[in-house]
Amino acid sequence: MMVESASETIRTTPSNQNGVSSLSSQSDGGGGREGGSNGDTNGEISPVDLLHLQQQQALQAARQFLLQQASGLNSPGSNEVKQSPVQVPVSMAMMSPQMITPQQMQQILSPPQLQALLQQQQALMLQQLQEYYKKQQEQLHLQLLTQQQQQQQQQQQQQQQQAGKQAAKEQLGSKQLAFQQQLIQMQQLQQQHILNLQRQGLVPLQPTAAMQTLQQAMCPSDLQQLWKDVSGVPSSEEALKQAEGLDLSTNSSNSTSAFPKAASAHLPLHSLPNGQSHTPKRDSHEEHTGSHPLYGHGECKWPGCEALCEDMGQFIKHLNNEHALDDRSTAQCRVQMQVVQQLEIQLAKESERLQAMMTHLHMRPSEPKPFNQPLNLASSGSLLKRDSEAYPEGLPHPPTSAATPITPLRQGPSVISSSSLHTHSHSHTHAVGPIRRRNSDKYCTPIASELAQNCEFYKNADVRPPFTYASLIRHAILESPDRQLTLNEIYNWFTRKFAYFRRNTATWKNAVRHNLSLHKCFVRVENVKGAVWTVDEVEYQKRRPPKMTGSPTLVKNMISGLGFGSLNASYQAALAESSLSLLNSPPLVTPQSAPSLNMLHVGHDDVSSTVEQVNSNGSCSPTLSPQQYSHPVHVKEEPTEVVEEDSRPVSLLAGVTHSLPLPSDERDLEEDLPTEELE
DNA sequence: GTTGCCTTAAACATGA
DNA sequence: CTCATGTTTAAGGCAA
Repeated sequence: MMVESASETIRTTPSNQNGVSSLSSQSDGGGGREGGSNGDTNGEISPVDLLHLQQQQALQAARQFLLQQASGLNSPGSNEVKQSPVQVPVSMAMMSPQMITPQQMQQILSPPQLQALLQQQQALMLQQLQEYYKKQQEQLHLQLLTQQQQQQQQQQQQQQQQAGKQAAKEQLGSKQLAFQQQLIQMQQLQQQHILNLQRQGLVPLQPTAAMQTLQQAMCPSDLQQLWKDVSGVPSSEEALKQAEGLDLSTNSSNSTSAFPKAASAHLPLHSLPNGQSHTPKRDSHEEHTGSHPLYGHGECKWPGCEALCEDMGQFIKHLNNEHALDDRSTAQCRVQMQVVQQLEIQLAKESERLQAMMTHLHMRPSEPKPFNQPLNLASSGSLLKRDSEAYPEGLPHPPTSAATPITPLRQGPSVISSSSLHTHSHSHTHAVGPIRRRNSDKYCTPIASELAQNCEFYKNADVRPPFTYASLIRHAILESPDRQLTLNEIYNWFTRKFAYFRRNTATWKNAVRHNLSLHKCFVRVENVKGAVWTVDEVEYQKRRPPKMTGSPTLVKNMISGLGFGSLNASYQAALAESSLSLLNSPPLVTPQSAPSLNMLHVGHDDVSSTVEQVNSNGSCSPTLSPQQYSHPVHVKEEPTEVVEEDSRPVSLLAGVTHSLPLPSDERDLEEDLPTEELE
């Protein structure tokens, strides 16, 4: 990683990430960049599209297979494939709203937004899946009830046609088997894609990912389509198969026996009440269209039927006539059961996988997860907790928070939503650990909290941090024990903290160097061993007259709000930086440094008010005097510590997770401040 | 339309 | 010579 050739510059420029920004426009001239630059970046070609494509392929293959099976046994033409292009599952559409690639969305949306969006989507998908589950169960149940009434009639036919029973049974069994195989195949494909998405941080590692998988693998429309194929039993054979009807009651057919019947027991989905008015389109329609779960939109909802029925009576008649307890219905019912069971199995599998993943990622699977809280960024809370757990050495969190003079603010619920992030302050208390988290509720600085909450997000997701290079560099330097870093250490900090900076190294490293040289706030200090970079805080504060008029609340709202999508990365970073500067500036505005406040904040009076707010909140740590911050140049005489990070293994995930407890990071509490802000 | 900022790209210099 | 480190210039995008 450390060695980048100059040629990499040509192809490593990020393209999609900035969406409308200049980043994309310039880089594409180089030709086919990406893809090859880094192994895990090829997902930029819209993994959703890939997923969609393969999903189509899998479904097509399933249909082909079923058709082949059917054509060999039955007279063709009874049920053809009705739509060659497979309908895009709902989840698919939800994953790429407005046809924006996930990468673009990541750029446009701030991490809180992304999380909220994903949670929304997942909640929606979960809802739909639950609906689907419910409907399937209802269908089965109803069909069983309906058919029980006709059992006696069927029994007569059974006796008459026992001869042809066995053959038809086998045929159906083979078809069902093929169906199952295709289903499993599809689901496996989906799992792979989901995992790919997860690797790129496009899909949060949450249980709903399993739901997503299921939903994508077996969205109702696709199932409906598959059902048509499966149910393509020619009428000529129906008479024969009617004899088999009662086999359903025993539920002991060869195909179904392979699935655990108890699977449905552990799923609360089935026990859902019948009406969920908030469910999307189809179901809500059914609610008022008719009370029958198999009737909706004026048509029969029997799998693969879609027969038009004007009213309920007609539907009932149709149900009794067309979907009586015959062999076909039985087979369909059985397949439906298998589908449900397969889904349950799949769900269990995915849940297990998720547990393992979360465990691996140091998440806490056992704790109550906020996954079902769509617009609440509670996941970030879990991230915080996870973060705190990421320090086995036991960083002195409580001391850190204690170091901050905290004037108690409103002790509202610790709901850190994107809209509630606008409370400004220092975040040094908020980052990690339950204690800090408590404090963070009070002093939730927008950017700092965003970074803190999304520490893992930035570490693992290939999302560009909404901060300027200058602010990031400054943060890295201030975060360091001696507030000085070598260039290489700055590089390492970037790669450690942000997954985004683990690729396109030539580009952003050049930018880092450029910023270091360009901005006067970065002072190069010759050291015994070499040169280190420090921050001239006064220069930094002078440097950037904030363009954003208005309170940081507005800034934050812009950042986290939907309107932020119109901002490009650069401006996004600029805005964020303006906010970030507030986070780091509080040391300057400690009571003792009040006189220097005006001076230091000349040029951005608009934010100074906010700074004062922050100050009034008593957020800042007084341990660091402005002089210290302004003249942090204690040129390190011991070069050993400087190089320490270089020699560190580049295990990114583990490295970043445990980066703090490094010996060199053992520093005073006030020095912990920047770390917490950015983490 | 101008200005300022940010980003990216690139050329160039220097020293190990 | 190569590479890392700095410096500088230029261009494009964006918002005020």
